[in-house]
Amino acid sequence: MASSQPVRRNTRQRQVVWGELKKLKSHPTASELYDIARQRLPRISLGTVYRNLELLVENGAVRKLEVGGGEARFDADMGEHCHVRCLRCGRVDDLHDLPGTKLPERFTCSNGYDIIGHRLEFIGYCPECKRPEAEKNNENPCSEGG
Amino acid sequence: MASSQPVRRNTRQRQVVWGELKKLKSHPTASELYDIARQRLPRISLGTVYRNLELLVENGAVRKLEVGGGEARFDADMGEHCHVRCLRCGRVDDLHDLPGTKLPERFTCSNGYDIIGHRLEFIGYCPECKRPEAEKNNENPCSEGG
DNA sequence: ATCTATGCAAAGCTTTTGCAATCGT
DNA sequence: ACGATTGCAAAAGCTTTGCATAGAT
Repeated sequence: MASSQPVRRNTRQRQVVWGELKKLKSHPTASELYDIARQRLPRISLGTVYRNLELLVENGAVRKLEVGGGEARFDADMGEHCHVRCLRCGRVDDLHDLPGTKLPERFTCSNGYDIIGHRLEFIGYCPECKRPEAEKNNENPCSEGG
Repeated sequence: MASSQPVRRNTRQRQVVWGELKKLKSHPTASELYDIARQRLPRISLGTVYRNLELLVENGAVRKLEVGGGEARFDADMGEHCHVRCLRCGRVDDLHDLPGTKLPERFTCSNGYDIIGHRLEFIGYCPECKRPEAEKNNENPCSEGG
């Protein structure tokens, strides 16, 4: 039962990346977080942001959200909650008030998988991207939104 | 109400990409599908596979699964169902027999989002990747699996 | 003093795009 | 014949990695 993990050092960069992420409710991408961190540590590199995020995820301090679209997003809120993603602008918000839903956590399903968790992501339009009813018919539905 | 979409041609490449995808239950990535299509059309290019998949998604014939990890996966089964992803090998399977769950489809939530759909992905270990109980404690949990 | 972590730049990987040639209609 | 579609190759975008140096313990 040897702990093969190296001793982690509490660097300024790590403090800032985690500290800034915890302040935000906006689930930033790595490069957004890089821009924010740079305001405090002008010489920090994007690679360092990625490396620290990866480490924080491994340590269970941060959650990586691989939502649709391009970049991964990061969330320092480890409480159980799911997310809403805007189809138009890509913004991601928390969803804590899901109308009475209880998904099973651990079970074995008929195809033999041993389930240990799930990921639930709602898809829609954020307040800023809502449009008048009339427009809605002209929109192609999201590939996974239906 | 002008239909600005160009007329679609029924090319051999498109037939093969869609045809092979429909035969598979395995949710292949674009490059897996490319390898398969190449057995029938040796000169097809990866770009063509991507372009046809994109078109099929737009037309509602194929669903794009942006699951965790790197590559997107594609599914020609448009019926309502969700997916199970193996934490170890990345394989994705269907999950039709979800124990009594009913998620709300369309609603407006308190943060103002207009929800039109959702994405539910279960995470666990596939039959081939299951290990003895004793091993399970040494595994780092998935970033989004808990 | 040791060895993890950093900054920088290059490389990796998936996906997209420009262009001349091809082929479905 | 027209123009959507293709193959090819280059480019784009996000993320990872190699390496010498800096810095936490």
